[in-house]
Amino acid sequence: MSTAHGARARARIEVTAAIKDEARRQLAAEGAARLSLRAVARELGMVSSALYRYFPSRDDLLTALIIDAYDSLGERAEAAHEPAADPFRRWIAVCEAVRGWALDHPHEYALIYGSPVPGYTAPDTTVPAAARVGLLLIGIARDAHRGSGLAGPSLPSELRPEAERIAADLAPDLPPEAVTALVAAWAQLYGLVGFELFGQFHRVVEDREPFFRHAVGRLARGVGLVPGPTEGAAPGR
Amino acid sequence: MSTAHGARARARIEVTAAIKDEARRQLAAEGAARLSLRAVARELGMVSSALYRYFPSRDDLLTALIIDAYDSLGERAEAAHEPAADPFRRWIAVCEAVRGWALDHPHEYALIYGSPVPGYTAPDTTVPAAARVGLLLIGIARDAHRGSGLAGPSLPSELRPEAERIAADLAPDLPPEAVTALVAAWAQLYGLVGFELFGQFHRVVEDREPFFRHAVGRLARGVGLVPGPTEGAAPGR
DNA sequence: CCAGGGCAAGAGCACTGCTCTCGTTTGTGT
DNA sequence: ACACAAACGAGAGCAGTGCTCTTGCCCTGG
Repeated sequence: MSTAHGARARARIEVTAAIKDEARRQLAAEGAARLSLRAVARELGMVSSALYRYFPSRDDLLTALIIDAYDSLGERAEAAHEPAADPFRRWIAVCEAVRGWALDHPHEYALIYGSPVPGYTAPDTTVPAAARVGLLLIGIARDAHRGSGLAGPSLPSELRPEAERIAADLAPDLPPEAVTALVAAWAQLYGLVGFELFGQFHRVVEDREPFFRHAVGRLARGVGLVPGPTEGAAPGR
Repeated sequence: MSTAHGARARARIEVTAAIKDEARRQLAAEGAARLSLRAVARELGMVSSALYRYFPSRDDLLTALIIDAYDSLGERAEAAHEPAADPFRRWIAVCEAVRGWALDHPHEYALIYGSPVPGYTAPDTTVPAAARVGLLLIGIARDAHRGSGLAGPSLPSELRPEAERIAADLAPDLPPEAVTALVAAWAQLYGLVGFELFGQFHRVVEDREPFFRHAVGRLARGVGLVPGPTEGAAPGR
């Protein structure tokens, strides 16, 4: 039939979604470590054991939330992408999207970029979702390289083989200098976001948005991206 | 007596240290979230309630471990300092000390720089210990500034007031450009360390030591530090 | 239509952090 | 030297946790 084994399957999907929603709510309120299966079930008016029909363990629930979080972040970053704009501006936009998402979902950010939950190792299922932002940044660098080229800093000889390996893996069409700088910038971006989010900037950096914008702009320059003619501190030509 | 009110006090100190040691052992084995007061007590051959005579709550135990971790990191960084060397080399040394400590104590690193334990907010007691590495980096920048000066990147006008405020707070004798770059580099350093430690570099960066050295070298340049005459592959500009 | 499988419920196990009470030990002021 | 108070370890107990197992209900596919 059209609803072949549909009624049941649909109910299952709906309950699964309801569980994840409630879990996310508790995540935002309490944090990952205090996420309680029983509390989720209680709030949903079911008994805790019934929940195990949908998620075989607490860790599986966490995995689902992690993938959703990566995807949510990836979507937000991709939405801010604007492939028409110049690469420098796109880089800033993506970085700001990452920061904005992190500020909006601090506990989910902590879930994916904070300390790993002990005893829990993320399955490979999470990899594609986790890679989205990185791929976006690589794409921006690639466009810039196709355009005006990418001026990477010279590499010390001890790093050259590894840089070439990384570049071959990630973006064979880009110079190893740029890919290395890109990977470093990628990590450093999350250093900036994490410090703001986890309170390390408390009483140090107060007006954080311009600080962040400036910092990721310098990150972009480190990769070889240069601000467009209408941008940057230099007066318009 | 010579041991005035000593016997008891000394026993207290010893038991407190034993508790922290065992807690640290469990931290390394299981992670902060799985740190169990009962398990610590069990391993020490005492009953769980007795442990509350030494730490009024699990959070207080965590706080003690956090302060110890900050101090341990700070000591290691300070030990690597070598005030005689030139600032660029000292910067690299401190950064590598931070990374080395993090690799040696991943769970303690996660405790202080990873996602905050939910429901737990670090008391102000932790601040001085937490500031040690930052102060070290500021000191290096100061020495460099006293020497050959610090060439900071120009700041956008939107950031200037905040940059001046930060500089006035942290290092009034340094140019705001340099202090801003320093704070950003400080955060970015922990982005690099965290990504390596938390597995984000898995199958991306393999030969991590030269990668890290190169990245923190570029961080140093961003602050205005330049490699000494015997250092750096790039011809100084 | 009715057997079989998905489902919720409940009891139960081994944990957790934390509190309270109970004697005992220990240090100190008089 | 002695009594008093503070500090201490042990144990029971409370409320909560993740997870398992068994029991039945009810919906659905053949």
